[in-house]
Amino acid sequence: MGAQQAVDEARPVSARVQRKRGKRIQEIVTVAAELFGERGYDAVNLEDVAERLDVTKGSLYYYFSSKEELGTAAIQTLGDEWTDRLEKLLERADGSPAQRLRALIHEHVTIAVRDYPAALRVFLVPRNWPAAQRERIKELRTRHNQLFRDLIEEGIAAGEFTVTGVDTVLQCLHASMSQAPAWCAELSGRAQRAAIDELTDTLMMLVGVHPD
Amino acid sequence: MGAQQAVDEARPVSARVQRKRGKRIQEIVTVAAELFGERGYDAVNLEDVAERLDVTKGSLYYYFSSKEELGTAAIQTLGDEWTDRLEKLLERADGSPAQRLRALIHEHVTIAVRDYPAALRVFLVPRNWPAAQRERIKELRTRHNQLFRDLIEEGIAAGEFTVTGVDTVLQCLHASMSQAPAWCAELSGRAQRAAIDELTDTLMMLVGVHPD
Amino acid sequence: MGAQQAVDEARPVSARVQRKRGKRIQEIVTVAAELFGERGYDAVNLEDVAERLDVTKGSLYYYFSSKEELGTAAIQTLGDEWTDRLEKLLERADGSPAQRLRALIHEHVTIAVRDYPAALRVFLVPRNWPAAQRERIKELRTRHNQLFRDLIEEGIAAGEFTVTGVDTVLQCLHASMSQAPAWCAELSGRAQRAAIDELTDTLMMLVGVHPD
Amino acid sequence: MGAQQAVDEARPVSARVQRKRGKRIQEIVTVAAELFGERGYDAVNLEDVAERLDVTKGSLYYYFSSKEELGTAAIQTLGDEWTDRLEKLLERADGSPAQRLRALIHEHVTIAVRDYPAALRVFLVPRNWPAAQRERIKELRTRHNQLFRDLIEEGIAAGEFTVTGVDTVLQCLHASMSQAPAWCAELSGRAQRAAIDELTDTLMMLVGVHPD
DNA sequence: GATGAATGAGCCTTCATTCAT
DNA sequence: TATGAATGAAGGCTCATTCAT
Repeated sequence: MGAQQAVDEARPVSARVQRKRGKRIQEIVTVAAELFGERGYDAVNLEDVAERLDVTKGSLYYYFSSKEELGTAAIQTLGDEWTDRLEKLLERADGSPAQRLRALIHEHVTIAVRDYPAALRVFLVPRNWPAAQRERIKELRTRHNQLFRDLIEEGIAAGEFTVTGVDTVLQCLHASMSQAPAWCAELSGRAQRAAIDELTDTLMMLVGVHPD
Repeated sequence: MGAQQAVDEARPVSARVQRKRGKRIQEIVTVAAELFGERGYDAVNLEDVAERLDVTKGSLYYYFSSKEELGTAAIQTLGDEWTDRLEKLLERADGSPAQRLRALIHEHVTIAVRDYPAALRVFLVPRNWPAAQRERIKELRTRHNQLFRDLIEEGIAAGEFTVTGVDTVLQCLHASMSQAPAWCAELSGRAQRAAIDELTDTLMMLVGVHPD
Repeated sequence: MGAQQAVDEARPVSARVQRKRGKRIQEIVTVAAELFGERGYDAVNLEDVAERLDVTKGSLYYYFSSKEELGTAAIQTLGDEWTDRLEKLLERADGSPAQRLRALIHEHVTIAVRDYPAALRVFLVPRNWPAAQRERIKELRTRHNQLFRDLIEEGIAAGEFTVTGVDTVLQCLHASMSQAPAWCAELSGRAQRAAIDELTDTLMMLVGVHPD
Repeated sequence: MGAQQAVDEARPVSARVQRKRGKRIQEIVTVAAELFGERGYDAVNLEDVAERLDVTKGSLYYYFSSKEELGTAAIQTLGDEWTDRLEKLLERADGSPAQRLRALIHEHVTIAVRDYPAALRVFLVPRNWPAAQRERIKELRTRHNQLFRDLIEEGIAAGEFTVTGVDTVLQCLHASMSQAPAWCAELSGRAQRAAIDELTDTLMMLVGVHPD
């Protein structure tokens, strides 16, 4: 730990520290998102978040200047990750619009039920969030919705889908998918997979596609 | 204030007072249900409830012994009234299962959007409620569900409906209908009616019935 | 109920009413003293008092203008009655100072344990009472003490008693007798009588009188 | 702050902080015990405790999770310390049982009057305490009683003491000693010492020992 | 960076007291 | 007289936030 090292690390440390900080933030946000999803914004207190991270409440304020900001970050992170995964899926996916929509719905529900149990509620019930966050939530949802909207319109244009109104279908899709974790949480393994499949089939009917 | 009245009032206070008390309780419960619906259980404080009733916080405790009890009453009242209205509708309704289901959905959404703006969330997001209430919420929802379930099964038996699974359809129906107030709240008059109609049409597709 | 009666009862009613009022007050005071004794001044609320009397909280204010006043009345009534009984006993009693002191102690403890279970604490623990009452409590206690004091001094003069200081003996007597209900409450019948006898014997030793 | 200290402080904060925390807790408990003793459990509010410590009400909750817990700690601390001091006294004391009992009583009263003015009531009047604490109070009192009981029985065996019943004597002893602070509080210096001496002499008579 | 400690505002709840009827 | 209703001042408790170390 001589003077030389200090010089060597003048910048490198900063970079490493930066990475470390980013990682720490990610951990915090993930845990926070979990809790917010589980209990809702109001019911979560920073003590709980800190405890689950095995740090002190005060430490959180080193990374976030308020509960609200932590909330915003949680939403943002959650939403971005989610949308990224769906976008990646669509890049890989091929087949008819029906096949791709089915895959999209299936993936969406699977993520919700398996990877972020209860986190989706964050997007569904924005009323409890401070005004500042609601906007952000809306933005995220818009981006997220766009994936579904494009596909549905493609299907309509291709004559595969029949809908009364795209917006309405999107709302119903979202509402139903968001509730999925609540129904499937207690099921496990095979039963859960079956439930997700059935939900997917059912939701496809909203665009007039019946399972064979 | 003659003798006759005196006779009428054998135990006059008790009866009249009883009515009055019941009425007051109704007022309180209604206001409470509104607020709980708008903001969720946690975010509502009794100060707000009291203020909207133009009384003091302490007065509420003359009628309810705790916030939790007020919550329970709000849920109960809301749920009972709602289900009653739907049951009455079904008694009057005739026509094919499809026609009756359409009427039921339409009525349900109309109530939600028009008469109890935002109150449905109470049933949809029970996680924030104390354990005691969750049970009651479940009961109410079961009774409520039954109306839809019976009709759907009748439609299936009659060959009018096609579903992958009744339970799944019910869940999607409920989830979608419950979100309706959030979409339609800002619309007014004609636009709102149109939105409700379109939602009804869209949801009928969940049982395989397309609008003509 | 004509004019004549009204005249007839102009005073009589007043008198009867007066009696009735006095009786009502006695009932209230008795119940209040019970409760104050059982739980202590702070822990008693007027709701409880009213309930045990089967009236409304508000009604109590027709007879007493505050909780404090009710408290004062309870103490007063309790103390007067108690002292009266002891004074009556002494009028009847004869025999040596030792015999009479023994009788006095025995009666005192018996009243405490049997007739006013837990009410004595009112006098022993005046700290919880509002300042206004403490004076009254002291007065009562002085009068009450006098009975014991006179007898003890008589015994000393007669050479029957040996004490280091009369005041100190009085304090110890009082303290011990007041705690008696706490020890004897759960005992019943024979055992309770035995306990009271033994307590009496033990306390007589404070004036140097041993049981044979 | 050399290397050595660093070694000493392998987990330096933890240890020092631990000590500090313990000290703070002691301060709080002491103040609380004072107040509880002065006014009784019900009449004490945390605002007062906090004020006397020159902190905020909320701070108390950093150390104790409820008023009840603070109460328990106060009792425990008070009782333990008290009993410890008496036990230490007995270890040092020699002489006849009478001499030792006299010393024990004297010390007990002195502590009560001088070091814990009014705190003894906590043990004497447990009725106002939550059920949870009553048990603990009983335990402490049992341990405390044992000191006196052993000595008294020794004196009886040695033929020095005469009692009708050990338990009854213990009760009277306790009741009388506990009231002592109430009598001696306003006295000061010489008069107080005299009062304590006289009380000791008087109480010795309960076991049949007269002052010379 | 992290922690222990403290704060203060806010919420639920209790209760003595008042008052119109 | 008695009652139902309402009030307002506490009191216990929680929690986001701050800060010295």
